[in-house]
Amino acid sequence: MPELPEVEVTRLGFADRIAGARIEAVRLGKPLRWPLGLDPLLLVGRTVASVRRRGKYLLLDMDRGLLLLHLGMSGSLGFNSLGLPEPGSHDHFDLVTSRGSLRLNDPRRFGAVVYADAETAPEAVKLLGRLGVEPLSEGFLLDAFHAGLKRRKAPVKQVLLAGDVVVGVGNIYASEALFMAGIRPTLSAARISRPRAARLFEAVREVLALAVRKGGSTLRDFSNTEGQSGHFQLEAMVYGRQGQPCRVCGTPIRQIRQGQRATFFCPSCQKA
DNA sequence: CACGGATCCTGATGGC
DNA sequence: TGCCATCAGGATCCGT
Repeated sequence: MPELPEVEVTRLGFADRIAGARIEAVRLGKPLRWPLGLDPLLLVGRTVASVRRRGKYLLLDMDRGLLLLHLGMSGSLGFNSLGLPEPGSHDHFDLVTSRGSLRLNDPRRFGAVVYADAETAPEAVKLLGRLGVEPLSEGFLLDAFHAGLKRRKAPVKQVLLAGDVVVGVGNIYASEALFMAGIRPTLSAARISRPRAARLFEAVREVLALAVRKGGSTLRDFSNTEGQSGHFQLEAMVYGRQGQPCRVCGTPIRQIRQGQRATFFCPSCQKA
């Protein structure tokens, strides 16, 4: 479900409100993706200092140690200043603090909650160590991006999704960015010319930044920590529009499958 | 090492 | 209405 923009919008929704809070209780539901001995008693009494994002992970820094949260395909976080209703069957993690309660709801349970003593601890490095550069940071540079594409022979769509060149681009925004750049998703990343790499570089930044501004996409079930929906889907150029006319040239949008994932593109606007 | 495929889990949807 | 197959915004692991 959540790609970088949804995770960032989620973070913005509760980061300031939870900062400085003391953890008072933790409730665990069904096991998530990595049931690495998360000990609730270990967390109680600690203070949440800040909430950062790395790729699609949220990092809750505490006065000692940090929690890594991932929303997987179907996860969402809610923050309630007053308290929490009885947990439903998909509420798998509650963090009750002095300033309010954070709740993770995740029907498919591909998400994760992992504790690490430090960002350099093995549990954190295992999850964060191979992540690529942040696309909305000043560290995202065209030279390195193009070099990263050059050394990958796989289709550019799958290289974007892999997250080791640049993080945060999920299935929706990969199709959208490639449309914006006029590049066929099946094209080998290594064969992308410098000018086209530059267009893709800008497209990735623009599509993600726009989605953050718009409050995230809601092609299915995204809602922010206030329970409000985003409205990126109103702006999708290709995603989910197979058979419908391209918004630029009118040619029917085509859907293909790459690595078990749906890809959408305009056969006329996007050249190999 | 890079790549393609299978896999974890549950819910929604569409065909018969 | 029931049943079954397919698909879903992610990421890891395994075999080649």
